[in-house]
Parts: sequence; structure tokens; C-alpha cells
Amino acid sequence: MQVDRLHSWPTNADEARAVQDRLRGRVELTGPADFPVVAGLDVHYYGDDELSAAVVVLDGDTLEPVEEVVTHGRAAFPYVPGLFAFRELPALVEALERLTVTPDLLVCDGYGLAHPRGFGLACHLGVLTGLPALGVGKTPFVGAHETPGPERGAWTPIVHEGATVGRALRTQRDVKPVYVSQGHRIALDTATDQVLRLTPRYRLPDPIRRADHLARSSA
DNA sequence: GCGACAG
DNA sequence: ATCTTGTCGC
Repeated sequence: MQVDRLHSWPTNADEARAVQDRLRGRVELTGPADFPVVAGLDVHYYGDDELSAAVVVLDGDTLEPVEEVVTHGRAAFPYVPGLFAFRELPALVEALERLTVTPDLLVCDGYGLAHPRGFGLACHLGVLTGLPALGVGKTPFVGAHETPGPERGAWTPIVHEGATVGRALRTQRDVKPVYVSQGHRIALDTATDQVLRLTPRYRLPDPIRRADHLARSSA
């Protein structure tokens, strides 16, 4: 698939924040609710700052893999909370470009709207590709939330600066919640539904687990 | 000012 | 993210 470079690569943290502030206006918070083909993305770090980036495309109904791509590279930016996306973006974009099928949804490992400037990795990938995207985080990042009930499907809003920016969602009974936020062209209700649907077992969505395993095994 | 801070 | 042992449970 084709991915547009909507910005030059930032040289420092201020430039990176400026990119986020500029692209934030392109995020759309509504979109389709049906996703025949979904993709999971994840990056594995090894050595100094080497990394492998994996994209696994799954049939949206059966959750069977239909295509896999792995790329290798180096972290493209130092780790700064809030600018995390710039580390992995080039490798992930290259992997997406090598896909022969275009997914209907990107399931990203990290945050979308629930981000200090409202533009996390899931928003960034969504805007560059134009595809619906959502983010799943494993630890709280921004905002405040109550602990959801213990049963699968229970959720509470994540509130940041007076706005709901995501949900703490229990994907399995008595398992630590995950943190769901919108990336691009998707409603929060839809993102929540999809995360549950894509997580028939374990804590994290199948697409992310598969991408994690693939990136790890091809280091 | 100090610590904490997606992965 | 990664460095790391054992342990409990399906």
C-alpha cells in the first residue's frame, strides 16, 4: 500500500512536537464500524538501538493471518515520552508499504488521542495512511480513570483536560485492563468493540500479539 | 524545583 | 523496550 510522507523528518524534540501539533488537525474521530481486514503493528528492540518492525494482516472474521511483513532498522529518534512515535515510524511505514493488501484498520501498540498533545502513534499512522487506526496501551499514560469492574468488557473513561480521550478496558475477567484510544477515522465505541472482538483470549488483541511475536522472532 | 513519563 | 528466577495454574 501507499503511505504519504506528510512532513519532513524532525531534527529535534521541538520540531517533532511541531509536526504533531500540525498533523493533529487532520485526525477524524468518526468512521466505519466494519473491518474485513485488520492489521496489527509492533516493534521489537534489540542490541543498541536496532529494531525490527512487524505488520501482521488478519482476516477480520476468522482472525487468521493473510500477510506478514518485517523490516529492520535503527530507532529513528531518542526516546522521549510523548515523542515515542518518531522512534518507530520509519520502520513501520516501510513495512506497511510492502503490504500487497490494504488493511481496513490499524491496531497499534501504544496510544492515539490519549497523548499529551492528542497525537500518539496510532493517530500518526492513521493520518499518514488515511486508514482507520486505534491504539492499545499496556500502562496508563495521560489523564485519570477509575478501575473498571473485573468482568470482560467492563470499562471506564480516561479523562484528560476535561475531555474523554480513551478507555481503560478489561479484555478478560480479572486481568489487568488495557488502555484504548482513537487513532484516526474511528469512534471510541467502535474502537472498544473492535479491541474486544480482536481479543478472544489473553490480555492483548490478537493482531498485536502476532506482530509482537513476529518482530521478536525475526530480530 | 523534583519526579514521573506510551515503548 | 530490556535486564532476570521461580512459581502458580490451565
